[in-house]
Amino acid sequence: MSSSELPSRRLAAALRDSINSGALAQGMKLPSERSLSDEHGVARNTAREAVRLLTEEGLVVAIHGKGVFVREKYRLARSPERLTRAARAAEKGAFLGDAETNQFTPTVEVEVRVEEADAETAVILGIDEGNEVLVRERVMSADGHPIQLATSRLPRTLTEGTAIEQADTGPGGSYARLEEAGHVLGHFSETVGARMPTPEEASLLQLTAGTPIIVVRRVAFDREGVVVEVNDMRLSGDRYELAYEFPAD
Amino acid sequence: MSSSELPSRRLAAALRDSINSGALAQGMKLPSERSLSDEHGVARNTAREAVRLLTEEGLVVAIHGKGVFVREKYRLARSPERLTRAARAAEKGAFLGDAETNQFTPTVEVEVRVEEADAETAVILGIDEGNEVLVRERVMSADGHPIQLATSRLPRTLTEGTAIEQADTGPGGSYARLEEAGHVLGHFSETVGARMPTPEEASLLQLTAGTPIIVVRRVAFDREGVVVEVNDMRLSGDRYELAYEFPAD
DNA sequence: AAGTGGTCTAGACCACTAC
DNA sequence: TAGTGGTCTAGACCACTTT
Repeated sequence: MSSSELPSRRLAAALRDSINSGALAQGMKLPSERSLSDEHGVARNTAREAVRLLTEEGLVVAIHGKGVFVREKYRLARSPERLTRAARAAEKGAFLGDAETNQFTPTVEVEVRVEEADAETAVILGIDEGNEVLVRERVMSADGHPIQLATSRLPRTLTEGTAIEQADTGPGGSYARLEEAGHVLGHFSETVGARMPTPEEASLLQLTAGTPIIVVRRVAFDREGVVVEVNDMRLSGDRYELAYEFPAD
Repeated sequence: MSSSELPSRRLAAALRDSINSGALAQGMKLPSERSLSDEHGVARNTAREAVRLLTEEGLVVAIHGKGVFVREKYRLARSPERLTRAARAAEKGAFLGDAETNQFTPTVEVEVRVEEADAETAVILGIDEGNEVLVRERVMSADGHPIQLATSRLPRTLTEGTAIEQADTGPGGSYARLEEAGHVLGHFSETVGARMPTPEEASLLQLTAGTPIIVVRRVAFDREGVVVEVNDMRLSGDRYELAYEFPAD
């Protein structure tokens, strides 16, 4: 389309057009930076700048020592019914339900600890600052690729003596244990945003440059409207897609 | 925290720590690239590289001729009740409802045209490829800042002769017109993802580097389960947050 | 060993902002 | 005019991958 005036932009636009037109298909290797700089009569750093622009757009991925490749698109659908009681009765937690509907092999690393509630957490959970909170940090992977980080916080008063304080919460997951303890779930509220990952998140999720993360905060309420859990999730933007369904009135 | 071995990474880590610790608060100006390079004994390009890393993380924003500033966080909440019939009866469309709950002044630019359905659109709308589709492209702004792009597609058979084919669809918006024409809405389905913007999207939404977009595809069904509209929305990632609510069973 | 991307240098000039 | 970020050059060396 539009070829800007600057050499780096012109080169980037040319490469972008080749990709969008299909001349450079997914997975194909771009010319090396040195050959781009030769053929277009610019310094190598200028060719590099052009490639960097495409990298930031998420159009290409550079692999050290190998080359720059047109990015392949992934996507995992996510079921909107992932949190139903029926699914929990079938002994599946939310992530395991995802795995089943999308046919990947799930693995989860868990770290459990007890913290004192900071101001924000206290407000959300409706407890006092400094009260004990059970924190479950998880790294979830699909076929060995980490695709989701999740940090759940629950008032310690709800979890003491239950399997929620164990790494393995048992069939149906934390929500099933909460219901057994008398805290029947009523509804969930989710807020969804997007941002660039911190270096730590990028490394944990093995994200390449130009990949944002989807940030979801899910709040679980029991039937009395009391908050029982806050779950902060960070999802790999190129692998995940959320699905929601709601009535017209 | 961790200071990598490379000069650019070390500088970036130092600046990142200053920001996270609050020593460099939101809106504050970083030292100029030239003074960073002097003080840390690196070439200007190396200092620049450090700043670029922070820019890609969305931590800072560079303004030509002025300096580099710690990014300020925006956020617009979005009501989960934005699509209820009650809201439409109150003569508000979805975006106007957002405006009211979040107290900004909304403006919308609209472009309406008729297209022939491509393969993907045909499948979603349940019509034949090549059939006429009404396309409404909108740029929505809050207080003059563009924050959302939306492209709606409806089967032409549903819109011919209605105000949906006008730039101004009237009170309650397209959905109200559809219901008047006998297509009572049943439910909505939304899929949510995130990616980096194309240069065109970045320019339309006035996005700075390091800002992803939230991509939402909403499909509207009538009470018989027939698809009446597909709406592809692209939201500025640093200004928007979606809210969803759903029952536990 | 050859090829590729990653980082760094030292310097130049341009474009924008402020005074 | 001075200060700032934006782009470009020409070259060097490093780190990783492939043959």
